Amino acid sequence: MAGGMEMERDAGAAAIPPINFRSLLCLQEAARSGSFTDAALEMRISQPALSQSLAELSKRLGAPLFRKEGRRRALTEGGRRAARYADRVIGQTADLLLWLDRWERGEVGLLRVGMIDTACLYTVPAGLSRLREEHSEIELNLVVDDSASLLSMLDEYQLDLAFTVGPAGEGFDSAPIAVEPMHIYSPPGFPPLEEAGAAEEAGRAAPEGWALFPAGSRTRRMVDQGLVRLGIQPRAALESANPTVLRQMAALGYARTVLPRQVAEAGAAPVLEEGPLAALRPVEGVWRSADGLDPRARRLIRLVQRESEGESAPAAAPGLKGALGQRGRRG
Amino acid sequence: MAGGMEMERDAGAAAIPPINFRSLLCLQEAARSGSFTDAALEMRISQPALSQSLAELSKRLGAPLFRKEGRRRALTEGGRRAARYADRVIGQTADLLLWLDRWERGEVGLLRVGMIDTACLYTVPAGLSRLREEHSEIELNLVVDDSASLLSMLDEYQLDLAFTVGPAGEGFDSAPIAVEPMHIYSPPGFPPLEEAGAAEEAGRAAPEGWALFPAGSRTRRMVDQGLVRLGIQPRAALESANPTVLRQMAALGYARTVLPRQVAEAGAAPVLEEGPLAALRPVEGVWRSADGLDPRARRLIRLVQRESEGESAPAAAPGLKGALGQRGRRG
DNA sequence: TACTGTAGATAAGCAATACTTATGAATAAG
DNA sequence: CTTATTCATAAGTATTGCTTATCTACAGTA
Repeated sequence: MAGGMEMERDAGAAAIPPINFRSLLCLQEAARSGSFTDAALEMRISQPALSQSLAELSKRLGAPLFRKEGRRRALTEGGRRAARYADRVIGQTADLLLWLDRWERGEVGLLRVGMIDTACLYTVPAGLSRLREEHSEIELNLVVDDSASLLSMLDEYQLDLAFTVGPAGEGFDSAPIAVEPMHIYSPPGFPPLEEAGAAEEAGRAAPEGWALFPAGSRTRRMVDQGLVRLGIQPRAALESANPTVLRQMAALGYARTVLPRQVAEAGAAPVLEEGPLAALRPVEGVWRSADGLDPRARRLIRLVQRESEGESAPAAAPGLKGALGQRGRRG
Repeated sequence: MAGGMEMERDAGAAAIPPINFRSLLCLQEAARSGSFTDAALEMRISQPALSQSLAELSKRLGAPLFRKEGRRRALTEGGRRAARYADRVIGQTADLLLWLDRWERGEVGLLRVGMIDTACLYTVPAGLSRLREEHSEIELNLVVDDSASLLSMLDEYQLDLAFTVGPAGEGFDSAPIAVEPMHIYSPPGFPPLEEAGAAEEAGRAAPEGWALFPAGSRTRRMVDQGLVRLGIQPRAALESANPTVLRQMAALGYARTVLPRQVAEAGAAPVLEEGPLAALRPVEGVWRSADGLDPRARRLIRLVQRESEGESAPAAAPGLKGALGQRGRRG
């Protein structure tokens, strides 16, 4: 026993003795080559080292592994069995090491990704496709929800990466993905915006409502601030987290709305009239600062950034916390 | 590096790091209980020991196995994979240890047995049956040949045990199995033995030949000496290693023979006339001194001895080398 | 805010392990 | 009979693994 060793210790149990993998390699090599000397040479250790290692292994397994045969040693039946066992274990270990290496490189493993609607619809899918093409062994779990929910899932270790509206805040790191210009969109027949604003200022009931993201959401706050800057106090006639729903409502003439341009222009015909810019919504790839960026997540972020190059200009976006530094941290 | 270490050493390869099984047990237990402290308690080691063991394992595997989650540590995906691996390896190790233990006890494993004809026909089969009944997991390989061949096979590690005519000689240990009284057997109509001997002494051609074991065989030497003591110089009319053949020849009236009584009296009707005792043939269970008695072989010897109790009297047999001492050596 | 308890990490020290070189014993070969 | 080969043993040292004592970080609580 080591040290002062004042811990109590039971007599029975123990069961599995402390076996070192080196001794299994020794056994494997000795069984293969049929000679301790050759095996030691092969393993780049001295012959006594191998000899002792095998003696120790034999003692710990509680059975003779070799018998004398002339001046050589031959495997006993137990030794053959132990050697087969060693082969298996060493093979499994090699497999594990290989997998862990590829896991560390981000070539295999599970990646749980959360996305806001527009990210799922427009920003991320091209990158996701590329990831699946290039690394089919990465298992993907996708979740679509609003930024706040995604961030809390991230925080609770239910996600490895989230594409949300930035900035992410304390405890998270992020990389810029896209900046979505959000414009006011009006149904074709609607009165000009100036009049609408003027009507409200004059105390009259606003002639039309707005279809907006839900109160409390990051995007809604952003949009509200933008509209205020434009002198508009919007009345929410309809709220939805689904931008496609907002577009549809506007297209049907029920309300004005504020949408990312990608959403407004998607689909067959653009039936909405684009008004002034209300906000620049930054979309970021976000992860927990504490754990660093998962290698698979890093891969996905790179691919998403590459695929969305030119469509928007992340570098020109304001309000991004020094994410470039994060991007280069390990790559 | 240890010691003076003047051996050259290559940079590459290495591949599999020195992993200790204790660390795998630590991982398994930590994964199971979800707490380092509890796992250490369970394993009867101190918490720092377990903590360091896991840190070391992680370093050697080259991947983080745990991540901080609050003040606890949670498995990473790599950690889960490594834990599954640990489960497998530990399971296989437990299996091996169990098997080796049963192997040492002689409950499982391969037993290669050589026998002379009469042993196979009369002395051993009852014991073999018992062995198969009581220990069906012992795999049996049987060889029937003459004593000399069996002993050389034993010497060449092709057999673990041989039932041969004793004494076994240098390099072998043995246990007494049976003493076979070998009598002269004559076909019914044959002239009395005295006359036959007298005829030869008188220079006349012996009226009949003998069916005998092959020249050079242990049994033949024994028989020849016995016959000489009886004043008989036998002419070998037929030689065979198969005692059943010898009996058949005698029964057909071609020749006298010398057989173990068991052989002569086997079969439906005893057609041969039993003459005087020519030899007492000791049958022994033989093994290599160098390796000691295989536990499976020990079992078989015991069963064979028990099954043949009363049929003959091994203790009364002459010419046995102190085999009783051997029998009690490990049991 | 501070106090308290808990989970795990770190530090220092000792024992067991694993390796080294040197040498010995047994066996095979010339 | 001498020599070479193969493995075992001996003595010494570096590494590993464990101990106790202590520290840091976090969570619950007053």
